[in-house]
This record gives sequence, structure tokens and C-alpha cells, in this order.
Amino acid sequence: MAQISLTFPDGNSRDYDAGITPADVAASISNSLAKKAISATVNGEHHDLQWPIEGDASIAIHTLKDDDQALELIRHDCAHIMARAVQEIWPDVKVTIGPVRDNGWFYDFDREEPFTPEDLGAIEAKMKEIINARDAVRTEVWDREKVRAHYEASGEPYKVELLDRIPGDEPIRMYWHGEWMDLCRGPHLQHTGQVPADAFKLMSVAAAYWLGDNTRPMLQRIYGVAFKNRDDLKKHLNFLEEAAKRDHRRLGREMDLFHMQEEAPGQVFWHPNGWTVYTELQDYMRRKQRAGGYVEVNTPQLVNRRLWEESGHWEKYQEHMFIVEVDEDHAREKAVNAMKPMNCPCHVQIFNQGLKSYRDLPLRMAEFGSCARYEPSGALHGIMRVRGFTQDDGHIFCREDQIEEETAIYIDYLTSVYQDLGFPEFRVKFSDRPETRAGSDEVWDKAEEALLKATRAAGIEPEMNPGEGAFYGPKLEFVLTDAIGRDWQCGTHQVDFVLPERLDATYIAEDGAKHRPVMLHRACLGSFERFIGILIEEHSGKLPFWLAPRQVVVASIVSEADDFVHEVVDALKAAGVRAEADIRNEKINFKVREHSVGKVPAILAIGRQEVENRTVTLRRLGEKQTSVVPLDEVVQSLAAEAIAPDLR
RNA sequence: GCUGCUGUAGCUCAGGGGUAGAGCACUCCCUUGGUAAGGGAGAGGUCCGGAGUUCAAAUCUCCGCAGCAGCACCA
Repeated sequence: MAQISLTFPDGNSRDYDAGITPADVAASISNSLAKKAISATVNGEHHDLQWPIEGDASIAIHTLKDDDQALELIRHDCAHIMARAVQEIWPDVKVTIGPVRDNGWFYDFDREEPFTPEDLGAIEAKMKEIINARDAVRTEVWDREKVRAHYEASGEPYKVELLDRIPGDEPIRMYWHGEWMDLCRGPHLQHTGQVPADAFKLMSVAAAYWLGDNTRPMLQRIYGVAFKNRDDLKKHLNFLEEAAKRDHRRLGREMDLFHMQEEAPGQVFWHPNGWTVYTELQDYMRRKQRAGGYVEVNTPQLVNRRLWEESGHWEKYQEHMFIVEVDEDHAREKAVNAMKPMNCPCHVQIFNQGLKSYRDLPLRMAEFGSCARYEPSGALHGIMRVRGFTQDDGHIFCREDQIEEETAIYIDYLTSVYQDLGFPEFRVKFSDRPETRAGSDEVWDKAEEALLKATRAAGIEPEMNPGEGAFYGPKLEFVLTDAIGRDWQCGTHQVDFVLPERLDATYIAEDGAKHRPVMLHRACLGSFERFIGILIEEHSGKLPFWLAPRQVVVASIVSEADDFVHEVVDALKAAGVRAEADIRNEKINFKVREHSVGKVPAILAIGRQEVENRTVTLRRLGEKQTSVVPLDEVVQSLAAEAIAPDLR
């Protein structure tokens, strides 16, 4: 038999017979390693222990100590064990796919009846039985036709379809967990007992379209999470509990920021506190925009359908637009208008007024543009995904050869805004041409290349997001995450060769002839609504001082202090701090608790001593200890803190 | 939009075919208390909307609306 040489992570190598499995390699090293081994990385690829090695290779044997591999295997085996449990309880249920995801896995089933919470309990119990049985996991490579015959005979149409989607040259692997078998690429553990029985939990059941396609059947998806041990599971469940407390919908109510109601689904009623955050943020953005060389404009809410037809939005997005038909007295025909779902066509109208020279370019035009989109009901989510919102929108009209520089300038601008707002880190995605799009392939080639080049020149290597671009051009997405880790696109930067063409935007170039400008669509926050939602969750409601709606509460300890309380409040207000008095007939304990819950960053307590010495006792949110500070000093330091970061 | 779940006081929730419940919040009274809930009293409800079943519906059924989770969508 041929000999092969395997090289271990420590650099040593040993010779083995060709075709040896990692399990045998582990056994050749020590009995304990053979028992603890869960998988192996061979030539950089993660395989299970039964995978034969045919040639010289590098090899690393993994145990539960290797987090990445262990968690992947535990979760993947959980998916199989769960599918087996489901089919043991309900043999008629059809299985589909069950990938590892986030902190666990999901598995999609086709079953008439939806799973109930009680069902989940039963499945969990059955899974524990399977784990405790320590059933061996084994694998075989099967001939494609044998797999097809098997799944056709056992009535598993989804598996047959999956089989057909596997490229022709890939070997088809079947995996057994005990007697239960599934088509799978692997790798898997050695036996079911290697899954910790007390470190997984079935979380929820929800529906999902087969293959993510809304024209295909809906399946029942069960989500689970799994970890290496019970403590990690507990930590995760605890994290979710804590994250729920940071939910912007909950904090929005607790901090009295905003509310929403049935009569205006997907639209925000901003309360005084919330509107303070909003306007503070808007003032900041307005200053940043001016400093960034933008001119600010404002355009109509309600625009005749004609413009949307010209821009192409009517054709593509009519279903998602709020249509307003005006039947004026004596009018021969109805005027059909739409609430603007975005601002770009309106900005082109402003650009098109008068003749523009190449000297005017790049022309950076910004608007706090209120938009309305009829979002699908299921998409609405607090103030993060709404039907009425305001973008910090902007369009840069420029020459093709200015795209790269303008993109670099913009990325710089966005970075400084995100930095100021407490997001030094953010993710960038690059989305290229979608299937349905406007514009020729040559134009798309140009746009994609220019954008990508500029992004890389700015020192960013974006995540690729194939086919996700806008219909008129490729885009960069700047992504932030909410309390439980869901992605939200906030900023965006898009190259558009199409709209200037459709709306006939031109400028006079040096050659005296009309030329077509390129349009860069960009939003930094995205929408105020979404960004404030993210801000709330990111800071758990404890907004930076300059953004906090209620910055200081001055609380009396005894009523004799009331006059001085008002004096302190007045002094703070005069210095530009949002301060309010609390002279209610309540104990200081009560007041401290209430304003702490309300996320007020600074509480100043005033009792007899403070009145006498003209001091205040300052307590910062989240801190236990207090400090006694002279009035002048506290006014000065809090006033300094209230200044927005761009003005410091 | 799709699947499932939910909708009872301002909030969080219990209850459940026949007088509507709690805690917190609110109002009033007592209390002037030194850093996360002082004590007492009171007021507060179209039980999401509509239809049906029933002697009787907040409760059961159906249809809507809204919210939640996931999927799909996101100019």
C-alpha cells in the first residue's frame, strides 16, 4: 500500500498508509485523543474523521477545545438530530435543509400542521434521547442515481430537488445519525453523544419560503441555538434578555420619545423628548453638510405621476407608492399624484433649472427629504422600517472622472459622522447589477468599476453583495446592527448614469457642448427614524450628553431648597443645557431612581448644605458615587459637554 | 404580502359563557426625607373593530385592523 506523509500543526510529520482516516490518525497518537477528537482540518479543509486521506497533506485534529470547529459541528449535528427527532415523532413530515446559522441552526420542514410550543418541547426531549443514545455517525459516498431512487421511494421531493441542484462532479455524501440518514456535505461529529445535551435550546418556529422564493411553498422553520456547555447557553439566553431591554420600541416608550398607533401604521408620533433628539441630530447634520460643501434644498411632497413615469419609478415601484388622486372642481380629468418615495427626481428638477457649466461641478445638493413608501405590512419594524420617514438625502452631480474623488470625499465625511455619533466601526457592502435594471451593460461596467475603485482607494475592502444594486446603478451600503445583531442599512452611496439620461440633465462642458452629468445618490444616516432607532439600541438609551433629550434634572431634597433649584436650572438653561427642576414632594431616593430609569445623564441634588454653600451634588447616570461641585463649575462643565462634537 | 402567535386600565400582565382583576403609573392626603421605589386613600376599562352562535359573548366561531417573530420585500 502507498505511503503518505501527514504534517501536524507543530511541524512534525509522520507516514501512514494512503486512505487512512483522521480517526485512525488520532488513534495512532493517543487513545484519549481518539476519544476527544471531533473532526480534522486536512489541507485547510474541515472534514469529519471518517474522510479518507489519499495523499500527502497537512492535518490538524480538532477537539471540543477548538471553538470554531466544535461549534460548527455541534450546531450542524443538532440540525440533523432535530430532523431525526421530528421524523421519529411525525414520520410524514418532509425534510429539506438545515444549515448552521448565527448561534445555532435552523431546519425547514414541510408539514401541514404548524409546530406548537408544546411540539418544540417534545422535539427537544426526543433530541436529548438521541444524544444520550450516543448513536454512531457514519458516512458513505453514494451514486447520484442511488440517492435519487432512495428519496423518490421515501417520498422526499425536496431532497430530490436539492440533489438536482448539486453540480454534477461533486461526490454525494450520505450521513447516518443512528439509523436516520440525510444527504449532507458534512462534516459531522463521531457520535450523537458528542453534542452536549444541556447546551442547546429550540427557540422558535416560523415560516419560510422553500429556497427563499416567494412563489414556492411555505415551510415550517424551527430555530435552535447550541453551545459547548450549559454556561454558554445561559450566557446567550441572558444576552437576549438584556438585548430586549435595549429594544428601541421599549426605550421609546420608557423614555417618552415617540409612539405609533393603528391609525398611522409605520409612521412616528414624535414626543417632545424624541423630537429633541431628532432636531439635535438634524442640526448637527446640517452643519456637517454645509461644511462638506453641500447646498441645501427642499422639494415637494406630492408630485404628479408624470415625473415618476419619466424617472422610471412609476413602472417599478407603483405598488409601493402612496397615490393621491385630486379631483378638483371643474377639472376635466383627475390629477394623479404620488407622495414622493425618494427625492432624486426632484433634485434633478432643480439641477435642470438654468444652464449648468462644468465649472458648477461637482454640485452637491442635499435635502432633509420627507418620503413616504407603502412598505409591506410585514416589513414594518418600530421606527427602523417605516412608511413615512426623512432621509438626509443628497445628490452629487459630477463628471465621470470625478466619481472616484467624490466617493472618497463622501466616505471620509460619513466616517467622521459615524465616529461623532459613536460608531467608529461599521460594515460596508458593495452591491452590483441586479437582474432587472435600467441602462446598458457597458454603463454598468463603468459604474461598478468606478465605485469599487474609489472604495478601495478609500482603504475599504467591502463585502460583496452580488445582484443587490439599485435598478439604476451599483451601490455601497453602510451597515449598522441593532441590539440583537440584525443588520440595518443606514448610509448609502450609489452611482447613477441612468436618471440623468431619463430626466435629461445636462451641463455645458469646456468644449461648449452639452454633456451628461453623473449622479451620485448618497445618504449618511439613511433616515432619521432608522438611525435614531439604532442610536437608542446602541447606547441602551443612554445617549451621549449632547443628544440626550433631558440632560440634567435638578432635584430638591427639602422644599427649602426650591428657590436654589430654580436658580441652578436657570443658570444651566442660560448656558445652553437642557435642564429641568424636580421639586416634587418625593424623597431623593425616589427621584434618583425615576430619573435613572428615564436615562437622564446628570442628576443634581440640592439640600440644605448645597443651598448654604452654593454647590450641587452631582450624580452621573450609571454611577453610584456623587461629587459636590460649586454651581459655577458644574454649569461650565455641563455646558461644555452639551456642545455637539463638531463644534468642540 | 406569506406562515404562526398576540390584542383586557397609561404601562406590564392575570383571568375567563352570567357584578372586570393585580402591581406600577395617575389624583388627593400625611410625610421634608441625603442618592435606584416612605405611608394612606381615590379615580380609572367599548376587555382592538365588526358579524355570527347563545337566554346570555370580554370569553366560542368567522371576517377585518394592528402588533410581534421569521420569510419575502427594501428605489
